[in-house]
Amino acid sequence: MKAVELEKNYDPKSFEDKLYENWEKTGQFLPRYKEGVKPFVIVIPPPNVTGVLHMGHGLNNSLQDILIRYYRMKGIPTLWIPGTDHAGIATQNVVEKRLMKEGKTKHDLGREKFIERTWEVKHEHHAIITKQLKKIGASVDWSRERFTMDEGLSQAVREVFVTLYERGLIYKGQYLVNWCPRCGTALADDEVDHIDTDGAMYHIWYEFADGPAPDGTTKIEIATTRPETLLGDTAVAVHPDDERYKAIVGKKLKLPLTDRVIPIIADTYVDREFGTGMVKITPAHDPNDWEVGKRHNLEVINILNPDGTLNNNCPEKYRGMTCAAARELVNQDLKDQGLFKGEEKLVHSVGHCYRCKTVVEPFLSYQWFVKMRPLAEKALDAWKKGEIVFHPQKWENTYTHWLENIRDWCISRQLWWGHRIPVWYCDKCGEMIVARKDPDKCPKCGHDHLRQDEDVLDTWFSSWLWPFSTLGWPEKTDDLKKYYPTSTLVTAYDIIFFWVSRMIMAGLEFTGEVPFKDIYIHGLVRDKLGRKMSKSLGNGIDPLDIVAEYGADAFKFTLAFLAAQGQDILIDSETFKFGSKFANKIWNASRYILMNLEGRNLIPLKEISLNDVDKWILHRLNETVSDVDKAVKGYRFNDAAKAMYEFFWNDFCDWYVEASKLSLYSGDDAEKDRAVSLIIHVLDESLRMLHPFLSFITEEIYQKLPEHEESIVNAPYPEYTASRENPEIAAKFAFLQTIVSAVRTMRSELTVPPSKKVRVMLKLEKKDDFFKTNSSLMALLMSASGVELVDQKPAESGCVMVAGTGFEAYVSVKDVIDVPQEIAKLKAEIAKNEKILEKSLKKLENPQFMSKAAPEAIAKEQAAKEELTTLIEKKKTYLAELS
RNA sequence: GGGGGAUUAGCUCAGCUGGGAGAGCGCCUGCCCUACAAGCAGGAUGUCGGCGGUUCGAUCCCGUCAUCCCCCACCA
Repeated sequence: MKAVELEKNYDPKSFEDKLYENWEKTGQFLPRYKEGVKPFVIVIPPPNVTGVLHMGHGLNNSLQDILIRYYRMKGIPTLWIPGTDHAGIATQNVVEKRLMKEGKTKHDLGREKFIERTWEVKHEHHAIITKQLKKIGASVDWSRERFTMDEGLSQAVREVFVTLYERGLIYKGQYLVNWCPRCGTALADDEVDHIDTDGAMYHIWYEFADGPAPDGTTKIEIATTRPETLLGDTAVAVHPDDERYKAIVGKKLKLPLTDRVIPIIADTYVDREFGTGMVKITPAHDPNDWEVGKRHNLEVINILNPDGTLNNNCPEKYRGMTCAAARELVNQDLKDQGLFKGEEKLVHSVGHCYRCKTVVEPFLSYQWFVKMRPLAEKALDAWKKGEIVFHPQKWENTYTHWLENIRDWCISRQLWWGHRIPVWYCDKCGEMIVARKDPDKCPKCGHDHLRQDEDVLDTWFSSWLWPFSTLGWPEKTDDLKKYYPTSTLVTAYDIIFFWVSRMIMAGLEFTGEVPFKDIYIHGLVRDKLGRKMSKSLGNGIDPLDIVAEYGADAFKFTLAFLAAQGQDILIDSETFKFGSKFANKIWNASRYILMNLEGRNLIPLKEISLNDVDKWILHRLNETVSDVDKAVKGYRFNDAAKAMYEFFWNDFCDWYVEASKLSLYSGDDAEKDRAVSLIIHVLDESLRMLHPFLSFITEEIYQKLPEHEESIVNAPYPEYTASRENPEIAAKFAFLQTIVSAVRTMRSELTVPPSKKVRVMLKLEKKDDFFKTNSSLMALLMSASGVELVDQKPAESGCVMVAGTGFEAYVSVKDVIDVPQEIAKLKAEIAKNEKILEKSLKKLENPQFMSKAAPEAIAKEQAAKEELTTLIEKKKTYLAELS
């Protein structure tokens, strides 16, 4: 057999793209459906077509890829559906910004042209996102890719809207909604960010319109942070049980700056402790006031235009002004009229649009809502019955708390980009038509002048159907039958409300099943200072930059290694060196093994006779496979990555590959054949084990193995094998490692260079052929000329003793030994050992410990005591001899 | 106001169900030994945030305080 040459340097760029292309071309990512085997299915959390993938997506998709690749290799039919989200408001904003640069508004283009422009943006970003996913190696099934505004998904959206309407769960109503004046649309409660903002509390006098109060006062004091809204006041409220104000309830007030007169009402909403205990009531511009207004049948006066400026319901001088400008002017006017009592600065939380950060105004308008309570009940039940499980579990609180306190969902948005609401109005008779198919005439009057509702649906109204709409629902497709419900949802915690809970609700409502069982919630990716990565901070990292610099495998492995459950991940670009070094190690170890194929005849695994080191490495490999299995099943990606890393680097490379040199550099062809055959096999299994975490490099090397399948992607994953368990050999090898390390440490301390081959005489407390058999191996690992097993301390002088539990090794280093230094070192060691022994003795003398501690703990302590005692004894003897 | 998380080596973090704390990077020493200097061998470094408690025994369990972060709700 010829040697296989790997390039001297690991260069991921030279093979990653080629491999991905090949995987796709040969259909490696297509599900291999098997009747009777439950498939493993993930639908990708669809990235927004507003932007490109950031590190958060990088983490999200890396973890999904690991799961998918793992189960695929396990022989389970596996499907990972990719796709993107149209992200209504966000994408529309991108287009509007572009138009702004051209000096245009969306109205200059008109709806149709505007949407065309938006599709362009969609295509641009979609192309980038696709490329990014391929670059990081995401093993998605591209043939099933979806977009939330695909025809099929749009059909699903319409079906759901109409069905909910028919079930009485969708209604249109006049409500105070969160209004973004910049975007010109309503926002759901969840889409409002409350940000602490500098502001002021203004104190204003309201004068009585109907004469002084019984106590003679002529005016009352009102506090507000938004003086301009007083133009829309329709009452002032006090608490009904507030003794101070009982007498004035029902009196009238002159509303400043207007010619209106408003009543004083009593409502329990008022907090008597706060301020003066009197609140101005502006039903059209405050959610609480809106409720109060409804209870008291107050007039509702909307003072704002949709763009956030003051409208014609205000006195003329304020019309057209922004709230901020109006506030200044109102304050000034109040001062001029002597109605301004004063102000104090304060920081309060103000709602901002989650997309454009503009201050959100409570705004009165007609909107469509989904009645959430009935849906939420089902979602809670499903959780109670254990149909869904969060990993880590703590997120269940977040989920249930939100569902228990759910509010109706405002689903209409005054945007152009999105799913048009399937509602039409007849121009003639005013009939409202809610329909699955576009109607051509009014079913009531037969007139054909129908106008479709101008609004579109909230983006999440399509996203919440994602797990089944992507599989073809509402059609009864083959895919839906085979792959629904899906297995696991992998997402970050910031969209549990927006998305996770709603998907569960939709799944239960429309398919009667939860859309997935496991929900793995990973952390957010932050910069080294713990800040969220964002464009505005400029601290984001482009996954493609990392892939370009370190390779896709370094990217995925590093993230997996850091993905401890529930923890955010703090990184900078340097962080990825870690994974890169590991990949490099894999490359070089493989390179060594493959170059040793030269002139060899491979022996089938079953016919290879195993020596002790072989048994040990197989034991360790087996153990690692089992650890990885447990870790992946429990979504402990970091544990899995760590187990593999330690196995491959510390066990396989540092010990086994080193040990193999004994055989491979020997002159014995049969032994060489035997050793190569086995090490190739261990490498093969290791590569397969590593593949989900380091997909490209493992395939690249796997393809160069003497025997391999079409692709590692669908090659079998190593399975735990009971017959490989060998704790006896493992324990003996661990002892061998201890002895080798002790000698190495001693050499290092005496600065004996590796090139200087020393003689080692080993005295064991218990004789064991294992060490006789492996004496050449030990010699190799210690850079010794030989390891001789002896019964007694050798007579020759100039030997340094290094002792541990169960052994004493004498190293012949006559010319380098420094007696005083050696004595000092020994004394220090003895002191250290005695300290530990003392603690041990104390414990063993403690009757409490002896009577209450677990028997294993006592036995362990006893053993420790004995070991330490003999060890100290040995060292003392040696010390005496040296002195 | 309610809830959650964090506090472990100089830095970034692991540490599953309580029995002498680990990794990577960084640092120090010695090695270019025909896989790898992105490497090998060895080394140093920790009142496991403070104080109490439970326990024979606490980094781990409980309480409390401190600092930091996040989420939800509210703020006239």
